[in-house]
Amino acid sequence: MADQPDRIGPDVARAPGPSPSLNDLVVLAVLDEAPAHGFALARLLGAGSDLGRIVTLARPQVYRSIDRLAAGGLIEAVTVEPGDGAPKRTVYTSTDGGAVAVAAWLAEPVAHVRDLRVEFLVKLRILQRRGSDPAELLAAQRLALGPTLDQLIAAADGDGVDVVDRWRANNAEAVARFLADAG
Amino acid sequence: MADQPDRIGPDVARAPGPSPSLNDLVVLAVLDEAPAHGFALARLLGAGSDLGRIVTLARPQVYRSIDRLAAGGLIEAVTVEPGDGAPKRTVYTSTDGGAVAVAAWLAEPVAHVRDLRVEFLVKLRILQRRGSDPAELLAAQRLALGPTLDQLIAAADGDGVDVVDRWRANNAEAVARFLADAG
DNA sequence: GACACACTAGTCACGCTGCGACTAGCGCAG
DNA sequence: CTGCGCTAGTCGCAGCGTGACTAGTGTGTC
Repeated sequence: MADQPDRIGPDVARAPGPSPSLNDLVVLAVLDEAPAHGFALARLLGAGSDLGRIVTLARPQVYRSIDRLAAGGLIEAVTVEPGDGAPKRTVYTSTDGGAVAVAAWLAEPVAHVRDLRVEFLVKLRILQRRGSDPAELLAAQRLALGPTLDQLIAAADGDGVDVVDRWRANNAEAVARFLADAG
Repeated sequence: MADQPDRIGPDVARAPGPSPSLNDLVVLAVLDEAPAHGFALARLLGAGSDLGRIVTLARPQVYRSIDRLAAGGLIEAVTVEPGDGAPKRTVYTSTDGGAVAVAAWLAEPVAHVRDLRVEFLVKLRILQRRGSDPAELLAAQRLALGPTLDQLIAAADGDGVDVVDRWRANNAEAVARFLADAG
């Protein structure tokens, strides 16, 4: 028993961590477009801007995401230029690992209907910002959730259907139409 | 100066607090149906049950909601029966103030489209659990969000509409249909 | 020239949420 | 009588959202 790795093993130390949250991924994806500093990101993800219409991150969240991403090696500080008319301004950029993570994330469809509203839309928007074709993601998403949507729609047939099922069916129809029409 | 209340004043102690969160209101509403203890509430609001299909609260959340509600005077402990085959089991019930708060909450439509999915549905479900007629709430909700929904739908006319606007319009149509058909 | 104001940049503190893990009492099967 | 599983409730951690705070750097006004 002594020669067996007692617990988990030694190579867990460089584990990728508990997979970044949506907030982190959005920040990472935007940083992957171009290097930027926290305040600029916060402006871009604030209530007013095009990404902010889908997910909004307040300033403290942005800086915390930056800290986590930097700790995970997905981004790194580039310059700490004292810049003209600006106090500190630490600029970050995505590392190779970060770029890979973003590409993988953008290619993957979301797993649940409830994730379409924010996560899927934000992927579409980011692809659009990069000038990438969303066709593949859309196809993958249709494939991933098509059966689920059909089921939800079918569950609302007949009389005396539960309010929740009725709601979900209506919603599923709207989503299915969106996925069919988009692209 | 000694006879003056130094700080905020004596009548702030029973202030209503910063208005309960959705979690708290759901717990309060269920407690207002019948006295219960935390574990039973957690079972009722867990992943499997009818309310759990709309909002799910894990056990720690339930107990924290209970603490807040009790601190705010909206519920109170009734019995600490050592019960048969059960360790402690503190039973809570809603106070008069709690009942008033629940009634007010259930009567009021939600303010944003994004609140329909969870908050509005949960109100409908709770009304249903009580055997109350949802007609008034539905009417109020149509009145509150009808114009917004019309706007969202109208924003998707024409060509080259933004993905987000397209999504919202689809969604708004589904919601409008739900509100029209329900009840 | 002095002073208030606004903008950029980043940080702190507080409370809520979600999740996994923990204690502890009791009944029951082997 | 040991271990398993259920009931009941608690703890701790990390993430999220908000509001408020410091601290530089202009800019307009008297």
